[in-house]
Amino acid sequence: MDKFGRIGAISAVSPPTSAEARRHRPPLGLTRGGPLPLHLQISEELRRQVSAGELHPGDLLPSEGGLMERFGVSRGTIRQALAALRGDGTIAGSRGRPPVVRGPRLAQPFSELLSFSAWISSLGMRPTGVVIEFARRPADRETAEALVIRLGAPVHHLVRLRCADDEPLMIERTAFAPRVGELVATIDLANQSIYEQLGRRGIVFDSARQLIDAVASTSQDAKLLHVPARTPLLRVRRNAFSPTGEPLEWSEDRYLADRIAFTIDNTASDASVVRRLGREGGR
Amino acid sequence: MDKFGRIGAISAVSPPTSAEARRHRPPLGLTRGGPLPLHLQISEELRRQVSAGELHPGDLLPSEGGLMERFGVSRGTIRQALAALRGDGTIAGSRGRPPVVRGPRLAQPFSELLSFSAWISSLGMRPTGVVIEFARRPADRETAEALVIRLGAPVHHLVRLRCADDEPLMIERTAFAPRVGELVATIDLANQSIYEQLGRRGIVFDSARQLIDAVASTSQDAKLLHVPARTPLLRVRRNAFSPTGEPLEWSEDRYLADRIAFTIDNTASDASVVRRLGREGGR
DNA sequence: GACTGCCAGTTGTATGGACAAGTTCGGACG
DNA sequence: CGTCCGAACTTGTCCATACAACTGGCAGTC
Repeated sequence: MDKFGRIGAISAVSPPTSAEARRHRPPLGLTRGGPLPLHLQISEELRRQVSAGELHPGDLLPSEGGLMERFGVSRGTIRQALAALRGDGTIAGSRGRPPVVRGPRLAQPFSELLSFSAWISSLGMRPTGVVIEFARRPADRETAEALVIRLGAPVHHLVRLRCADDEPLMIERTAFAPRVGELVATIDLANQSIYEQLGRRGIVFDSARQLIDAVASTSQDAKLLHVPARTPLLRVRRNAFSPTGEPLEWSEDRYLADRIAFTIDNTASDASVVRRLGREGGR
Repeated sequence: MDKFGRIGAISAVSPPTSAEARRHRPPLGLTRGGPLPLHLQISEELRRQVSAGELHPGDLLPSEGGLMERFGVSRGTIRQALAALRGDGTIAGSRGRPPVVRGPRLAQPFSELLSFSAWISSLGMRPTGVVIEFARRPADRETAEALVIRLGAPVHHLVRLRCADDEPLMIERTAFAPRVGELVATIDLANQSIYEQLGRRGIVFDSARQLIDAVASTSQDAKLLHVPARTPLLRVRRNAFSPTGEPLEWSEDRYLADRIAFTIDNTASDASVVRRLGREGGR
């Protein structure tokens, strides 16, 4: 496109540069021009080495120069790969010092953080759900605010007891935005993932804001979860949005705190990785 | 504002290249060569515009070319700034289309997520702390594992009741790594931030892993927090590390769940923003 | 009118060069 | 022996360029 004359450069000699050599000899299993960009291939390879224990926490990564040689790419590409690892906290480092390995980060994909079914399945257990109630009721203040509708407007409410391998894990009380509620009413709620079904019907969940605190179980909670009343439960109130920012659902989940926890990994460089965690121990 | 020669125009005149022009006339309030890198100044400016409502969610950002002209920097620098905004979910976009504004993200700085004092101060309240106990005790299994020391090794333990404006908010039970514990013993623990003090002595907290669940208050908890026994509390177990991955502390905090909550903002594109939240309501 | 194909604009990827700023380490010097 | 200084190395920042891949709109065609 726009071609300025070479500015500072003197040498029009252009010797057989390293770039030339690179084109002929793709080093170390990288595929050039393939579907995966080079910087992704490199960051994946390094991430793999960390997960596989070939690189231990505290180890020093080779310098950028070293990685350039090893992978046969330019410094910019190496830095792009390292930036990705820095972004999710796999490595850390500062100016003048090679990057240090921090350790593997087990991030939970967004879909698993949103969908109980996907999460439980990924743990190798069988997710089930019992519909306690599904009805249209006028929105209370909290619901109306969350879904940005007027107070008292009819809203589809769903209460489900969610289990893993038939053992109760949490209670889910969800209010759907009108457009979504219409669709939910047509879905078999028994045990399949609502989000999966909605996705096939064009409802895309893109982001969510979750509020975590603790409450004591009510008598209904206690009965459903098979615990004494006033047992401490982990409460997660979730507001989920479409890609355009339209509110799609407002949900209050109550987890058995002795079975479930959340982890947050964060670093000074600002990346946070959140996971929902199950415990094998049980109660 | 910045007047470069029309680029498509024929002008092979060359000499006053854009680079040359840039050096003489820094456009739009950017300070070159200052302490803040250009890409940071740009991302901060754009972030500000989003927060201030000058750019609304759904708006399209100017193209990279447009931003280059507007800020008078090269494309690489613009892309570095945009990558930062993409990283925390402020903007999104894909190939071939200008970035779209997603909305402001109120991230809590890492220091505020770690330090009770810094957090409470940022809320405009006065943080205080009452030392309940400070002693060296042999490490139990959980502590030894978290700090990577052998079971039974002597460890400095600290129990504090933390208050905001003299109202109890949480109980903090911390075990320090040996090297850190020695230093903590020399600090006045009454009300200043331990982290600030340790920072001045060369102990840098760089990352943390936090585990969130809920427990019922013990009788000691209840007495200190002025609540009935078996009140549900939000429990956060925190393992904090130095930049080199060395464990520095292991802490179990118990928050009054009706005063404190955590929020998690996350998006399908994987960025998570975690905040600790205070509520004005109170109990 | 609907479809196709092309083209300009835009972002993603990759390279290369230059300088600034920080770390590390060893040797000279007191 | 300890301290200071500087050279070598390493990362951070910034620039310019080139090409590939994708989007959106316009013109031409059926």
